Amino acid sequence: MDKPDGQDTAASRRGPGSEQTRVRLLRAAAELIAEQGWGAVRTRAVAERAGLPHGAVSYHFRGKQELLTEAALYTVARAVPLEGLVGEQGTPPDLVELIEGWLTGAETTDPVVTGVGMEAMLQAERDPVLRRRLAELMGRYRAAMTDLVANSQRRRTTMVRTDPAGLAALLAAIGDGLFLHARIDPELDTEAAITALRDLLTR
Amino acid sequence: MDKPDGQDTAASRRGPGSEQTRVRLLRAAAELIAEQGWGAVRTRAVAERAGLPHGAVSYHFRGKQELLTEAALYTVARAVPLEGLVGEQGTPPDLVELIEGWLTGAETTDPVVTGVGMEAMLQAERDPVLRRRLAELMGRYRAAMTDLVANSQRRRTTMVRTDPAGLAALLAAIGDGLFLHARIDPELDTEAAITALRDLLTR
Amino acid sequence: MDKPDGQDTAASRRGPGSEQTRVRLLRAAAELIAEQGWGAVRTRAVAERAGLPHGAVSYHFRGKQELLTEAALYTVARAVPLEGLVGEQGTPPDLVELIEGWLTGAETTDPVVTGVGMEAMLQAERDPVLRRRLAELMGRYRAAMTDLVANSQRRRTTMVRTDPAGLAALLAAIGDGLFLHARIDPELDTEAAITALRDLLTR
Amino acid sequence: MDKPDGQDTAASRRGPGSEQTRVRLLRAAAELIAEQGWGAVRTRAVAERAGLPHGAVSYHFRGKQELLTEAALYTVARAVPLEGLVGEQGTPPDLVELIEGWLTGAETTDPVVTGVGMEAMLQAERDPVLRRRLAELMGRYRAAMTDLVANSQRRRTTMVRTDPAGLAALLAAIGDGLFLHARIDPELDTEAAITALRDLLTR
DNA sequence: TATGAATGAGTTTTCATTCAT
DNA sequence: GATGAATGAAAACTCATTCAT
Repeated sequence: MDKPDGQDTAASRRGPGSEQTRVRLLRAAAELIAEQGWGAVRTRAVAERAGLPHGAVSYHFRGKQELLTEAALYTVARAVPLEGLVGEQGTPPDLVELIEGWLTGAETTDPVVTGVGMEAMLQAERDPVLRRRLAELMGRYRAAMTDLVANSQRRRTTMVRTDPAGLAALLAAIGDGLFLHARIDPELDTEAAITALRDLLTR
Repeated sequence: MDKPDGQDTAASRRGPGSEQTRVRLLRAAAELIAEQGWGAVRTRAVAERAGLPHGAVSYHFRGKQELLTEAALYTVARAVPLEGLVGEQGTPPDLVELIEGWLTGAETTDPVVTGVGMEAMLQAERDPVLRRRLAELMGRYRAAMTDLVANSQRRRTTMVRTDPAGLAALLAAIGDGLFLHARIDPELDTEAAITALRDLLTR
Repeated sequence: MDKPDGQDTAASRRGPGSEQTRVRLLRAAAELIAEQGWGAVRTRAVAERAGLPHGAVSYHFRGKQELLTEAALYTVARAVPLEGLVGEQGTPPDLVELIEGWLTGAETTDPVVTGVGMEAMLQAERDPVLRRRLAELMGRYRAAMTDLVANSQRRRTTMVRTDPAGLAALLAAIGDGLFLHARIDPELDTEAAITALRDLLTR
Repeated sequence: MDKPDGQDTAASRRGPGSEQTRVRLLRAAAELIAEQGWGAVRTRAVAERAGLPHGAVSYHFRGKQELLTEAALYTVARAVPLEGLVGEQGTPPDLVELIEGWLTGAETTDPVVTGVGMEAMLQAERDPVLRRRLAELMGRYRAAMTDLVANSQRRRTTMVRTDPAGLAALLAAIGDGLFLHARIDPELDTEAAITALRDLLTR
């Protein structure tokens, strides 16, 4: 909603008919998923949050389920740093720094993104479409992470000698696990956990 | 929950008033939370699953929220291995083995337990009572884990030198993160991730 | 609603929980089917007509379709004079008189009964359950009529010599056809048509 | 409806504005009335069935009611054999043969025609315009039939001596009654009923 | 004490109609 | 002229809670 969209005005001038309206609904839905929980989202509230009439929801989506699924995937897909991880191959990024950056970055710690992500992962159990698309996203993410780990192992002798895929899976899991726990227990010292992770990885 | 279970037979004869009935509702509710998601549980379905009349729900609980919260805490509390971790201090348990046992144990991988646990953690954001009690449980669990880590560091030189509390938080998070990811992506090789964790911890 | 139900008070004292409530809904629904047409009946209007809260409808019936189907069958079944046709075998009823009585009787010309009957027959095309039950009712009715025709042919030589089943089908169809046409065209002289039928049958 | 169809090609090129388009909507609507029932027809479905944009409906008709009424009258009017009945006065058609032909003819047994006819007759109760126009159609039809009966009586001595108007009303009713019953009960032997009718009429 | 019928607020969904383009 | 996106009123249905028995 407040993403850098300078040329929004042009699109919004075209009226709510365009893709714009759809995206506004997706964003509103994502916010509410994060705030209220998947099962507590009301289509009426989504429309209100988006500043649109109620009928817009059923006009743009086949139903509540499609709205929520699309909203979740839209949100998660934009936040998964697929390219960032393997991006600048020239100077091989330091694995530890990259992970730290990821665990503390603005995008990944955005409560909407993490909230929607968690909710979607739970919901995926009951929604085959969501599950497949989330699994695909997650698989691509783990693959990128695996490449990164393998790279680090090849170039830097300091890296732990272990199966890259296994370590990638572990690292990916750590992120979500930490977010999950930090949500509940404010006493949890995320920094200390990250420090411990660095210690494990570097020595 | 902590009533003496000795005269269960006498109490259960008395019908829905007995503690037995309450527990049956809690278990049925937990199953449904795991299966359908927190927000999709219907009180009528809980009563049916428990084989009890619908009225029993409102007779035993003030409302749906109380039923779900109690059910979640009842389930999670029984599964958190508070004692097991620090249990037999005589022969110091190997940290790695213990964690592996925890990650693969029947109790912790029970889909009802993990499902309810995840759902409860998300729900805790909106339910102060649930949050407080979950945070307390989690805190005690991390404390036990911290003790264990400290112990291991003191006795065994092979252990990584890092802040015990941070490492404990990390290890606790890994469990939930892995469960979360494994639920969605069947291709995720949990074994490989655990192996990687062992490699990190032992070397 | 105004059928002879003297002992209604006893049943109504038992509160709306009993069968009474269900029947009130069925009767209200039948009235509305006849008045507004099958597809225009609103569950809310049924509840209002029955003097019951809206929730009563979904409490007693699985949905609108079940309510309407049950209402139609309840109404039609009570009006089909199955026994009356072959009833008093002692004095063989005169076929012509019987049919005339049927075509002009209070029960068969009740606008609710005829209206619901027509609507149900059209709706039956799209509702297999309704169709089967209506067909069964109609079959039994034609069978009774066939018996009657056969009887008349055996005892009274004045009767037309033709296949009893075919004549029965024809006579049954005449009733509904006449009602259908009379509904629309007030100029249609039903009496004259009945007279013509009598002439056909007796000579 | 009665525009000269000669320059159809020119008109149809002009798109939805042409008479052609209107007729396509009427036919699509009639099909849907027969298939789904009067009250279940959706304007969007009519447009789809006609292969036209949704806006075409409101462009050509004031609203749904007008569309349905026009469609019903368009369909019924084309099928009522007004001229056929009295057509070739030279060789007086045999009443029995004519009725048999009508009861089994392709036009009159077309499911769309019969379906729309029945639906319209029921709907006429609530739609004065429809009622008036249907009644008029029906009256003209009965008049033609009355003429035919009178003719037959005058020329052929075999004809039953009864009021021509009454018999005409009866015969008209028989058709719709038989169609109505045959729709529901596949066991109904329409042929036998027609045979019985012939027996009644000829002897 | 224990039950389940009853209630009605709240939710999703449908869809005819409007109207800007 | 023609279109189809937009709207919102109205519908069916769900379901937690209440309460008489």
